[in-house]
Amino acid sequence: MPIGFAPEDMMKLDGIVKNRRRIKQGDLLFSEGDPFTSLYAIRTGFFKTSVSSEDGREQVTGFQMAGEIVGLDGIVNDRHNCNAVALEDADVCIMPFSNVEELSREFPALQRHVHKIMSREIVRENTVMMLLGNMRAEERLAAFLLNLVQRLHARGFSKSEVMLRMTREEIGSYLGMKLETVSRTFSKFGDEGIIEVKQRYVRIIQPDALKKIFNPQVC
Amino acid sequence: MPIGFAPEDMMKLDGIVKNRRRIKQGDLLFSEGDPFTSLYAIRTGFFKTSVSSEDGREQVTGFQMAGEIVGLDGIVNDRHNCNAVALEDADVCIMPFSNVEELSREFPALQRHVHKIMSREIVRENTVMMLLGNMRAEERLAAFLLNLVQRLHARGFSKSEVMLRMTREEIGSYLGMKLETVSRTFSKFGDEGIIEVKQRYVRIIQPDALKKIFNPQVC
DNA sequence: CGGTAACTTTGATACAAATCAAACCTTCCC
DNA sequence: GGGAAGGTTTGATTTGTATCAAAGTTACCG
Repeated sequence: MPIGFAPEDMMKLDGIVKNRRRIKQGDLLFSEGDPFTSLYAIRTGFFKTSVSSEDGREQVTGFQMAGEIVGLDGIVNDRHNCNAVALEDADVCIMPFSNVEELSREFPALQRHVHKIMSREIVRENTVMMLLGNMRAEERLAAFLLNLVQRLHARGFSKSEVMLRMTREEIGSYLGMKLETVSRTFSKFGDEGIIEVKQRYVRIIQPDALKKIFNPQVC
Repeated sequence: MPIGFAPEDMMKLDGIVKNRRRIKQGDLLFSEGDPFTSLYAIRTGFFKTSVSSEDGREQVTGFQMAGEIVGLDGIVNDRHNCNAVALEDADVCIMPFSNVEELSREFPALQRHVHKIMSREIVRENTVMMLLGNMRAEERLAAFLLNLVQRLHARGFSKSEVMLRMTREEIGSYLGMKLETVSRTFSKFGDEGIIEVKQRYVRIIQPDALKKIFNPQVC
């Protein structure tokens, strides 16, 4: 995970991972109220995290892919505060948090890495708050698509084609809109020739048009 | 800040604070793009944090009071990612992050404390996402008021009376609604006898009614 | 392989909150 | 003390998205 360590240090850092776990599509990695013991580094697969209100409404709080960490929400209360569900068969490294803390004390670079991961999550959530609080449906979906392909591209996938792993309802929950509105907005982008949509398949034809929708000022 | 340390350890922990800084009402503690060097522990006063989109829209991401930490957003990119503005004259402890990291390696209890603070912020933002994504205006404002008085009460203030430090517009920005809607919702709660509102002064008359609005299922 | 369940799309209508507008209140300062 | 600025309240109207409804598509499973 972190880079820039000497080979002998890498050996020790291996101790951070206890073992691995396979999660089948649709299964929970952890859920709200579970005792917190470990962080999970996603090796392969795709997850959603969500919280639910007492009266049963679900809010998707994020979508995570290979190389990302889930479980940070559990640290504060020693219990997980959200649900993590695999949206496709997945493989995670289990990193007992006590190991993480112990090795962090020994390796400043690891310590810094852990802090950055947590800070990055805080900043990401700030961005989502901006989306939810200030943006309209089209802007939210444009931002969502751009973010998704950017992350996939960083992992070697196409920057113009995506096979979505989540339903319209899950996208809507994340973006604070109903599934019908998500579908309509996809269709609208399609009619305008900005993207091509066929169910879960999305191809971005005019990335600049999406950027312009997301950010009316610039472009 | 943290508790449960031996007196001799407390001496060393004092080293975490470099010095203090007074911020006048309306002034910035830091703003987006500033180099990140330190976390700030609020001793007295009241802050808002906000991010802004490229086209100038502001999203308030939180309100912070005595005992809370601001600046965590800066760790990931070594630059602050949000603005922190004092909503009343304030006094903060400057904690250079390098000191925090150094002492964290020495004191596992401090290390754990720092991790919990960051995790708590992640969990708080999850809750705000639920508010923004799933709740209606009345539910958002009820949740906001309950959260505010609960935090004030934990600091020894009344759990039924608040003198708001922020404008209707700032509340609205935080809750994803317009200032007129905030005002109308306050008035509605007032008409229903749930609260008494006189400009910035708010008295909660029926806390259970607020809880019921926030959470229709229970109560 | 056929049937059913899950998901998606599209249309018609309803509604909560935004917008536009104007009056009112409070504070501060010349 | 008068006036201006910033903030709040309230009213009338508009609008974006939700809701309700139904048909279409795909995937799954016996």
